[in-house]
Amino acid sequence: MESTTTQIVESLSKAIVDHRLQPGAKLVEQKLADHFGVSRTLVRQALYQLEHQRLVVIEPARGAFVAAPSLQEAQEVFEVRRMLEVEMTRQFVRQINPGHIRVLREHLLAEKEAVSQGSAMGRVEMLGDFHALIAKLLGNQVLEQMLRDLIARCALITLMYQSVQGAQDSNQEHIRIVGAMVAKDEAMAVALMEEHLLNVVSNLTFDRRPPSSDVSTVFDSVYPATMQSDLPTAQVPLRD
Amino acid sequence: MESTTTQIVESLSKAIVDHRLQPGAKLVEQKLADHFGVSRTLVRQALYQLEHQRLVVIEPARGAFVAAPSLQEAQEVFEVRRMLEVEMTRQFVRQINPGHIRVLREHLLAEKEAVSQGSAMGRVEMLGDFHALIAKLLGNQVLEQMLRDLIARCALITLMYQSVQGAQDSNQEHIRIVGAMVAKDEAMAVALMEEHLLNVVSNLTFDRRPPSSDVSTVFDSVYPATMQSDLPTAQVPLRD
DNA sequence: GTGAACCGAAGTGTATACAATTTGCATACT
DNA sequence: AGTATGCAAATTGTATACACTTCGGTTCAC
Repeated sequence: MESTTTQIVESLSKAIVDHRLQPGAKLVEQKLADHFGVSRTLVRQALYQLEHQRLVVIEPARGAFVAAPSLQEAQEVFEVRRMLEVEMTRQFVRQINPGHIRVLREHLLAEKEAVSQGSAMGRVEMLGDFHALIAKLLGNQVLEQMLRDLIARCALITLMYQSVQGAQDSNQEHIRIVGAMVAKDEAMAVALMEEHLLNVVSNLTFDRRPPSSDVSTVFDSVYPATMQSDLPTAQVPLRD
Repeated sequence: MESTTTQIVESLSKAIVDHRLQPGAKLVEQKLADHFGVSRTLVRQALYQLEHQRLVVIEPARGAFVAAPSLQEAQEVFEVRRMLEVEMTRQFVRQINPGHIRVLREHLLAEKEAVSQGSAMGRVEMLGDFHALIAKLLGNQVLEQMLRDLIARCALITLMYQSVQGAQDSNQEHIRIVGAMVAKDEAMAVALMEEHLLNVVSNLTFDRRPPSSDVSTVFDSVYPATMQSDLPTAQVPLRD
């Protein structure tokens, strides 16, 4: 069973990562409560959880805002990912097995599909999942959870400081990484993963777009697909 | 300014990490509220934050309990630390400067001091701070925060699956690591750090002690120092 | 006209009230 | 005896009430 608070967290989380709620947007408790049909109590719980995930910033007595990480913070987050994933890749290559290879190849196919014809949101999710999938295959749940949190932050960051290159590039790089893994070429896999992450971070820029969030209109579309493609940020191809 | 909730979080956090609250102990909201002289509202906020830090586990409609991580989870946490810290050490050696060296040496002295004559709690904190300090000196706040969270989990774990070797060993290993860093011997520093962390995890055992927590008596000593040394877990030397 | 002081509305912080759930124990049944 | 059933106490889940802070605009003094 899924607690009400968790549902709210995920709904907000998705809206933030998808950029339906712009960085810096104010999140008024009562408005969210009305929208979700619950009391402020649950909304507050959700907001505090999101703050801990760094998707929301809470300023005492002033309210909650969608996080707007600085470029510095963005670089730090990617640096941490690099540290984790370089070692993760190394470990993974050492214990890769046919089952892993099959799962990875399946994912690459789904990724290609999502990149070529899915929504921007689907692309971001799919490209992020590639990294989390490796953690999962390694069998380390702590690592997986931690990486997922970092990836969610990265999605927000990537959309703020959007890179110019597209999702196809990332997919291609993922394919090469898996290639090196399958060949059990540890050094190559590690190098490719490192390069991949450096590529992403080096493409971050200050190119922001103006915020224009209205909580009351962000959530209540009946057709999620429409909701995404209607929004301007949804057309930006993303790297991850 | 420090919010009331934050104070409660830190108080509980300390009590858990110090093992004044045993793993598995139930945390009844009203009792904690009475103790801190606040309403359940704030206690609940604190408990949810602690759950996110994995120091507390919340079972829906059943309540909050001090986390009792499995040995498996313990190993996973240390593995993540190894991944992060190996790369962190590598980066750090590449950009070490005289200021860093001075700060590190100062810390080693304080560590030695704490190990030889401080309380167990002081030792654990000091030994953990060594690792967080390197992250801080690297200038990566995201890494520092993440490592601090992991270290807090490790403190809980270490006290559950206590290692037989003492804090002196860790201090000695820290000293050797700094030595390699100062010599800018990247490979050596990395190897020593990796060995250090492996040492800790390899000493984890299933040797638990029985829980016996009474929330009403855990917090309200006027003299914190007395509180620590009176408790059985306080005499165990720890590695970190 | 500029700026400071001062409202009032809006919003957050905390406590409390009440509903829903769990749990332990007593009781009844097989 | 052992297991099922049901009730009451304890505890958690959620909503609401109210106090306190912030913010925007208006007025007033200069």
